[in-house]
This record gives sequence, structure tokens and C-alpha cells, in this order.
Amino acid sequence: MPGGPHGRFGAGRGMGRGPAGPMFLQACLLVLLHKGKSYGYSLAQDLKQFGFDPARIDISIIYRALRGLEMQGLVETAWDENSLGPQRRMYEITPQGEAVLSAWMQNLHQRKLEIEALESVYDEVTNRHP
Amino acid sequence: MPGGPHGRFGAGRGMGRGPAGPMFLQACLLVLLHKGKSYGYSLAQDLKQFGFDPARIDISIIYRALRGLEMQGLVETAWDENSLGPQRRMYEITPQGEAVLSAWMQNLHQRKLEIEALESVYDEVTNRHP
DNA sequence: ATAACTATTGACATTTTGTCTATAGACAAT
DNA sequence: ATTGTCTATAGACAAAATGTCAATAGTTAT
Repeated sequence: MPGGPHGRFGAGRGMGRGPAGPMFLQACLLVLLHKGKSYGYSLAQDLKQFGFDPARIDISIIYRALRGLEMQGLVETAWDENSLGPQRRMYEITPQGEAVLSAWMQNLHQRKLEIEALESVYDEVTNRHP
Repeated sequence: MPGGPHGRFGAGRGMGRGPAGPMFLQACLLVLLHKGKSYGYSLAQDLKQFGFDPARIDISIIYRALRGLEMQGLVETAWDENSLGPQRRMYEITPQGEAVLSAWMQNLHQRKLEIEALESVYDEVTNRHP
């Protein structure tokens, strides 16, 4: 990936058969909210731990992903009454979100196994002729 | 992934900045050819080890991926003079293909690490409240 | 003739991702 | 008042991996 930390998995019909395809970004956001409720710009910063570069990620795609999650009922939102500065919209995962996230984690785990299978075959051949 | 063994990673601008994006299918095919030269229908069968279901994968997308690899100079092809049955077009990885595959493997490895990071955070929160 | 095997290509469609454009408010510092 | 930081968004355009479906046609063996 010459682009670096951008672009996890991309699109395609195979990626999501239903309306709630396992977008990597949405999965990352749900995991962060699984950890605790949060708001847009904070979530964007926290994506750092999953390889995203906060300085380079476009905030509009974060909100787009959050909007998608909300429309799917996987998160619910409310205005934070306690913030001192600019208004903050808090996002919180729903029980449905938790259930879907659990399924997504399984799928991602399967993705990982498939990568490992590929690596295994590749390394096996590569190391066979040192 | 409700679709099961289909659809590895999908598309998107971030997936490939250049013309040779790291398609999972192309990577799988290159690994198989890294192992030894082969032909279309055999490759399709061999994809089984990476989670693809041979009964369900459409052969046209195999040839499309192979065509892409050939156009990128990552494989070269020649008619097999020895086959008894139908004509076979043998595909063989080029040195350039080897170099690109090596880079793709690194990228896929990075993908795996990112999934692991996600799993780590998810499990940490999940197991914290048993 | 039928089946298995083999070689292809292209059109249509879907979906995640990225870039860019645009708007606007709440506070704090100058 | 101006500027900066922080915060909330939405939408249009574009790219690209993936899947479905349709189509063609040859080589063997049964």
C-alpha cells in the first residue's frame, strides 16, 4: 500500500452482502465505542492505534461512517451537556451494535487467517530455496 | 461477511494508489505461481487453500485477474505444448512479479497486524467485564 | 451427442474508500 | 474585532476490487 496508513480494505460487492458491510473503518469506530462513548474528533484521534494517521485522515469520512452506523442502529447519539467548549455529539454503541461488532470481529479474524494462509504458502516456497 | 469465502477486501482508492493495487485475488494467484507455473482452471482449484470455494468462484474473475497481472508484466504466458486434452495456457511469474509480490506480502502482513490491533482492543474491553 | 475440461471477453452493478468543497457555531486568546 | 482551536456536519465526484451474468468455442473421452 504505497499510500501508507490509508485505505484498509476497500469496496466491492463481496465485502458486504447486506447494508451493513464490514467496513474496516466502521469496525474500528465500533471497537472504540465498545471501549466507551466518545465524539467525532476524539474518535478520529483514537484511530491512531489502528494505523490511521490523524493528520491525514479526512474528518468527513469519519462522520460519514458514524452516520452510517447511526442509520443502521448500531450507535445512538446525544448532545453532551457537560462540554465547555464547542458542542459535542456523543456517540454510544447500542446492544445491536455490540452484536454486529461481534460478528464483524469474527469475520475480520477469518480475514486474518486467510492472510496467514497466504503467508504460509509464500514463506514455505521462499524458504525452500535459500 | 455473510457471503462467506467470497470477497476478500474489495475496492477503493486507498487500496491501490497505482495501477497495481494489492488485490487479494491477484496476490493469491501470484503466490500460487510463486510456487510453480500453472494454468487457469488449476489455479482456480488451488485457491481453495486460501478460503475460496471452487464451486462458487466465477472463472471469469480469475481470468480477469490473470489478465491484469499479465498486463502489469507480473506474469508471462505460453501455450503448453505437452497437454493432452484441451489447450492450456500456462502462467508463470516474472522476476518483476516476484518483487511486487514481496511488497504485497508486506502490505498484507501490515493488514494482519491492524486486524490484530483491533482484536486486541476489542478483547481487552470484552474480557474486562466477564 | 454429451460431458468434462479448457480458453477467454465484456457489460452491468455494487460498495468502500479518498479528495475536495462547503457551512457554521462555541469558546479562548490577542 | 480578529484569529485560532475545536466541533459539528453534508455532498459531489472519482477510483477501484469484486460479483453476476452472458457469451463464444475448441479438445478429448464416453
